[in-house]
Amino acid sequence: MTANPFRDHDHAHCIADALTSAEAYCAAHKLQFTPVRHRVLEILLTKHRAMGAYDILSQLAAEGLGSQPPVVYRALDFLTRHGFVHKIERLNAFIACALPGAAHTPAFMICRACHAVAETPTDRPGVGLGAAAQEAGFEIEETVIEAEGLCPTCRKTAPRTEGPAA
Amino acid sequence: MTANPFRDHDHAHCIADALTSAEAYCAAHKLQFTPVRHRVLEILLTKHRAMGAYDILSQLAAEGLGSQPPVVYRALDFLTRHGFVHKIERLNAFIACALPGAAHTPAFMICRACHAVAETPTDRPGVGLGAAAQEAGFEIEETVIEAEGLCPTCRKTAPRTEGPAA
DNA sequence: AAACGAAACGTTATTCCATATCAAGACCTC
DNA sequence: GAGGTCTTGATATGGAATAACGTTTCGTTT
Repeated sequence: MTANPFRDHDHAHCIADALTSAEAYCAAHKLQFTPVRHRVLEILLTKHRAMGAYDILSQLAAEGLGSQPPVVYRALDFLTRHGFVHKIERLNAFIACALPGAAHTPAFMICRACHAVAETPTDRPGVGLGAAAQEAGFEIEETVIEAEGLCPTCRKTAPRTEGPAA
Repeated sequence: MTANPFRDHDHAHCIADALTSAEAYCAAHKLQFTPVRHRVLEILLTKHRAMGAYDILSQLAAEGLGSQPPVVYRALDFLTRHGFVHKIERLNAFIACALPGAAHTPAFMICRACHAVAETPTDRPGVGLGAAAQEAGFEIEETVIEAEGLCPTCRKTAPRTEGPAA
C-alpha cells in the first residue's frame, strides 16, 4: 500500500509489473493482448499521468500503429473493461491503473495545478452514499469518485492562484 | 429531506421555488440574473433531467435567445459557480440543483437505463477519502461523486441487460 | 449628462472527445 | 479449410468545449 501516492517510486519496475500482470491475465482469460492494446497500456504506464485519447493516438500514429480515433478508443475500452486503465471523467482522460489486483472501487485525487492524478482505494463500493441509495431503492453498479484540489507539491509552490502555471 | 429522490413531487412548486430563490440570491449578491441565465435555469428545472449543453442551446435558439455554444456555456458556468446547477461529469450534461441551500457536496445516482438523475447530500466533503487525502497531503477543494446503476423503476422492468435495449 | 470600466452577450471558427458504420484481415474452432 | 468471432483500418459524423474578436449594456464616476 503506497502511503503517499504522490511520492516517487520504482517506476520502471511498476511498468514491467503491470505489463506482466496484464499479459498473464489475458493469457489466463483467453483475451487477445494485441500490439495496439499492449502499446496503449505501455504508453499510459510510462507517461504515468492522465492522457487524452488523442494524445495517445498521436503517439500511436507516430509509431505506425493506427492513426484513427476508433483504434485508440477500442483499445482503451478493452483496457478499462478489464481494469488495466481508468477513465478520469473530470478530465475526459485516461490513466493506467496504479493498484492492479486491488478490489476495484478506486477514487482519484486530481491536482488542478500540475494535473497529477493519484489513485487510492476506497473502503467499499458506494462510499458514503450506500445508505442514500438503499433508501431510494437505487442499485449501485459503479461509482465515480474524483476529488480536485492541490497536491502536496503544488500547495507549496502555488497555494493560491489557479493560473496557467502548468 | 426527500426520502426518495426518484419519487414524484410537486414539480411546478419546486420550479417556482428554485427560480425565486435564485433571483433572491442574485439580488442579494448583486449578481445579474439575466434573461439567458434565467431561461437556462428554467429549462433545466422544467426538464428535470440531465441535459446536454447543445440540447439547452437548441431550445434557446428556438426562442431567439442566443444560438451559439458560448452563450449556453457561459450561462451554465454562472449557474454552476453559484450552485444553481450541477454538472454530471459522467454524462457531460447538466442538471438543476435539487437541494438548493443545502451545504453543497452533492452526490448523484444515475440510472443507466432511463438516465434519471437523483441528487443526494453527502455527510461531509471528501466522503470516504478524507483520510487518504490527508495522508497524501492532498488538499481537496471539490469532489465529484457519481454512482451509476439502476433506479427503482428500471430495476423492475429491466433488471438484467445492459445491452442495446436503450 | 458624458465618459469610463466591467460584465455580459453575439458571432465565427476551431479544437477536442467520442462513436457509428462498413470493409477487410487475423485468429480460433470445429 | 469453412465458418464464426474478434480485431483492425478507414471514412464520416456528432457532440462538447473554448479561442478570439467585437459589441452591447449597465452602473459608476466625474
